[in-house]
Amino acid sequence: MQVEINDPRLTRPFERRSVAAELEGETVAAVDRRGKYLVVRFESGRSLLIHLRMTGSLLHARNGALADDPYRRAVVRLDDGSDVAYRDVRRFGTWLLLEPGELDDYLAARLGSEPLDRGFTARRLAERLQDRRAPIKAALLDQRTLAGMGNIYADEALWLARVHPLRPAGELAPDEITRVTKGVKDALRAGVARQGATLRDYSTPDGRRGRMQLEFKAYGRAGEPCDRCGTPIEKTRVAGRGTWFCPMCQQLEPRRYAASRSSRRPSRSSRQSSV
DNA sequence: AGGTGGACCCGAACGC
DNA sequence: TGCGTTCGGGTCCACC
Repeated sequence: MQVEINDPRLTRPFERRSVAAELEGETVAAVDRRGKYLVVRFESGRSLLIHLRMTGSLLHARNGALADDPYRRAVVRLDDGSDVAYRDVRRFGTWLLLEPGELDDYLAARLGSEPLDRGFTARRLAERLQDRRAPIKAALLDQRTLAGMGNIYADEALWLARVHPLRPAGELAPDEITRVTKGVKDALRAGVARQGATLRDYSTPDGRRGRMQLEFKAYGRAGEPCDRCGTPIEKTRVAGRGTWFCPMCQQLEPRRYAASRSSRRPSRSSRQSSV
């Protein structure tokens, strides 16, 4: 293969020309995914880690069939005569070339388990959330908790689970963790089944819009009635991100009167947290 | 040391 | 109409 990289941001801090030269002559052995990373494995043992961020996309076309595109940042010319174009309007996406043996450590340092794998269980999630004081939504967005949750599906998962996004992650009761586990899986499966959500830029590789945005229960629905109870969805901010939830179904203090268990930490009322 | 918020980028949507 | 401002998405990094 032969590679042309036009955006210096794409390979930063490495020089685009030297990365392109390094890729020259490589042969693709497999294409894979881990979390939000695409993994292109080469026969040499090296791998190219591609992160599309929000507006990145790959387009495969026969040689010379690519239409002009001001947002094309790179082109890979494959030996079979086809081209792969990398497009990214906002230039947030990244290409990182890793040497043989570097991939596993790089990913392991950043990513938790795959939520749709059998290994992702309530028990596994409970381990990851133990002792964490961050809001559950922040913990879900942390890719080390589990791989692949973004802002939209975190809101959807928590709505499905009926858990308030600001609940301290380490204080979730076992049944809540079970529901969050299921909510994560169901939200992601729904998104995959509908080929993602097209809010603005995203399209499938064949140029079609995703349909998940038509199914949102919480995300972006401030003021609209909750599909479960009719209470208007509210918007707030958690971990710096827009966050939508049902104030009735997702309560901050779910067992205010129940008590009995969960007595470990004394309530510190002195700390004022404005919501 | 874990958690938080700003920086990065740029088109769309908004306010005046 | 035309301008300026705000927003958002994921990750890294500085700071508390």
